[in-house]
Amino acid sequence: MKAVKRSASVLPRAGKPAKAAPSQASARKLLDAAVHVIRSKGYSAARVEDICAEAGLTKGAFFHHFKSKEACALAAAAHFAANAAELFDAAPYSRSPDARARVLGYVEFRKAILKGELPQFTCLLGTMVQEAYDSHPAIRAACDRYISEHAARLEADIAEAKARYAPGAAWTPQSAALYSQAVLQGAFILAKARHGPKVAADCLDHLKRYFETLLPIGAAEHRAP
Amino acid sequence: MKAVKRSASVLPRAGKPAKAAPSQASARKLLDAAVHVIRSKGYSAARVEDICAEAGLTKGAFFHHFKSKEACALAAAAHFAANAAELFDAAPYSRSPDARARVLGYVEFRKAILKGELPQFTCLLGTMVQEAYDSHPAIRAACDRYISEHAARLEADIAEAKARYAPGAAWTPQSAALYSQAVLQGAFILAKARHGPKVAADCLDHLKRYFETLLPIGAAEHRAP
DNA sequence: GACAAAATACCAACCAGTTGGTATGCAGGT
DNA sequence: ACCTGCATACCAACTGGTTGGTATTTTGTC
Repeated sequence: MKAVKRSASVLPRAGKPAKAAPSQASARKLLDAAVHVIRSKGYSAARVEDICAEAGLTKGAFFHHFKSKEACALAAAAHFAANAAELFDAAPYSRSPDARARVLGYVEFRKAILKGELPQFTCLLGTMVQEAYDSHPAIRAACDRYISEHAARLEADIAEAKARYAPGAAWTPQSAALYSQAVLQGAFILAKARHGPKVAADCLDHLKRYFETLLPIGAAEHRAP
Repeated sequence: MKAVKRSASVLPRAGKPAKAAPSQASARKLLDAAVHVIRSKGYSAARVEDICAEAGLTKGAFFHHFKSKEACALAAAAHFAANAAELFDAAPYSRSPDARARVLGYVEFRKAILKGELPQFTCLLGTMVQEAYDSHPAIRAACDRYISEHAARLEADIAEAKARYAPGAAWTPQSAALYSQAVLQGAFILAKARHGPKVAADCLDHLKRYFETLLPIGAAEHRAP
């Protein structure tokens, strides 16, 4: 209920002025709430009152921070992408010295985080772009950008691994990176249809097997001496 | 199904009365319109009036044929699935005697039909289930069912091809069939984000390459019945 | 007091669904 | 053929709850 008092907003950082801090806390609450609600019901079915309720705030606060529902969705997309980047940067696989291990580790990691309820691991960007690509160009562009940025990080590892393990192969690192994103997005759709993450995990097993054949470890591998 | 009610009461025998059975024509118009509008904007953003306008009919006609917007979406899902089944049955690849050729032909065919505007080749079921899986259980169940039915058709070919070309492999035909659906659904999402079908075609190239390695043509294949 | 954050109250547009009515076709009786 | 009764097909106008957005006020902080 609304009984949640804003006790914490009074002390963002003890003592110091910190003028923007309380607002930041509420803005973040609203963004987290928007991510969750939109992941659950999609963009157009997500009412701003749903987001406010989830954040424990009112519409007054919402429109103080965002000039419209669409602006909130755009900010939520950026927020989601930033959180994801942080998560994958911090994951142990990303510190492996071998690029091939990082690529396979990425797929394994994505499989490992398929836990909890569906809105907790599905992709906000894929969910939004599916219904907004035609009617909300700004949302489409934002989703495109953040998905492509995420794919680009993976593409770098794929390119490095390809140079070592499959230098002459016909496929491009870019298309392979995008392909892995397609598998993920599609796996989420199947998981939603089946109401559980098991199908998605099976799909990621296939994706991992594919990467293993794209980057054969025993073959004509051009190793450094 | 939905539209089997009228056959006994209005038009027992297929005859010439052009004015006698406009119901079927209008119902089909509404279903086609619903498929198109929902593919373009998603389920909740698709207004009943949008569907009526697209069909050239009024809301009176709409609620005469469907008791609610959700009922229309369910009927549209069935309509879409039936149309798809017909399309793939009629496709030339499906008459190849070799199961492996049918599997690869399926992927090629799906790539070949990536033409025209996005709402013309994307999947109604994936679009709807993404936003309705939690709030509309009946829609989720229908999408699950039709996707699974489509996958099952492919699974049969995959199983036959596996028995001949990769009998001992660890993967199951079912998971491979679902995986191909995930790739397709994800490819559609990327195509929407990028506003064009090219990414999707690239993804299907990867999927085809994967199936070629799953079903190696030169290896230890002999299982003539 | 000045300023920002958040709450309350409110509105106008929107939209799923309803209502009442018209037009058409079909059967069966006369 | 002609009426009557009845069902289907469709339409135009309406309704009432919903919802994005606004206007105003209150609260807390420097």
